[in-house]
Amino acid sequence: MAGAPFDDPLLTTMGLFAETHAGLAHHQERRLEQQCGLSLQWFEVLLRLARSPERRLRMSALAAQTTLSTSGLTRAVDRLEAAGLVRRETCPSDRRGYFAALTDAGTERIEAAVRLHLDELHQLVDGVLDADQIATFSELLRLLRDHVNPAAAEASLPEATAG
Amino acid sequence: MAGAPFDDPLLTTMGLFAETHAGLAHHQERRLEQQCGLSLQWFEVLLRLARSPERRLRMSALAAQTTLSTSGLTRAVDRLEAAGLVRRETCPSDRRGYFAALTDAGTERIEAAVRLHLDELHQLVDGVLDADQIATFSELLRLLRDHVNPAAAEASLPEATAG
DNA sequence: AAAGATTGAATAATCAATCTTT
DNA sequence: AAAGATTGATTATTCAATCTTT
Repeated sequence: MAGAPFDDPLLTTMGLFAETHAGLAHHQERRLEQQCGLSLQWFEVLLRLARSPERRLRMSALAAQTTLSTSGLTRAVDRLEAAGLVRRETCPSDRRGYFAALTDAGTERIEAAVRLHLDELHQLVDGVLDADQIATFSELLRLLRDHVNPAAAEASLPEATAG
Repeated sequence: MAGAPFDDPLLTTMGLFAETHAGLAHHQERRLEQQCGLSLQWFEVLLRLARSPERRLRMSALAAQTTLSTSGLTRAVDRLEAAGLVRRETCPSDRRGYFAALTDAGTERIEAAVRLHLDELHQLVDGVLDADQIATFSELLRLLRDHVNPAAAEASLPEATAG
């Protein structure tokens, strides 16, 4: 084992990052599925739409803001449309493009889900990190995010949460 | 939009967390694939084995330390075995169980991959966070990880990186 | 009967190719 | 010809059921 830097602190940090993400995602997924009938995938897509102007977004923009490829998003929106939570709308200014738009049912569903999700999240985090630590964590994440995921960084600029 | 707490800071923080993870994973995946012919999945499995006593681990333990289910791990190890990087070994004390053990080829492969991976990681992170920030980030991650992924926390206890 | 691991069936993700519009 | 979006083919993941060992 001599020679391989398996104990580099940065490697450990990234391992922690992956484990934390996995644990958090699992936790959230279970709760969302049980209490709201939403997968984490659907939750993320619906939340993006809910936070967008007119509650709609171009397919490509939505794909860029999620972990899905454009084809993956096409399929996801197919399913969301079949479930009545999202509707495709044509784009008048560019007939190549489509908007994915939240329906009223989709709006209700995501708002209820966000409330439950936030309750869970606060129960989970508030006992572990205090407000200062959360703020610090958020700052560090933003620095990293801006570097490794500039597409997401740009997408969040016009939003109220960018400050 | 009045009523739904879409701008709760904790929600924003978790969004940042997901975006950072996605960006980092994408980045690492591309590089590992191109330079080492390893998927992130394989990299994680091989790294776990490399850091384990005798470079082997029970199937169920390995599954618990990755994002895979036990059946998912079975399939992954099938592929790793076909590629000659991992070998299954019977467990003398419990014939129900199997070890997944790193082969010599697997050991060489993961050591080379870790070196390249770390170079990339340092290039990526060192310009963004300083040593203190990385340490802080690591501490906060560990607090969260211990809470949301206790299985991973326990698994890391006997290792040198736990301090 | 419970635990470790594997297998079959169903679902979903991606890449490359395709179609329409610009 | 390039961009937005979709579709087909391939691959991989999970849940539930199964098999072996304890």
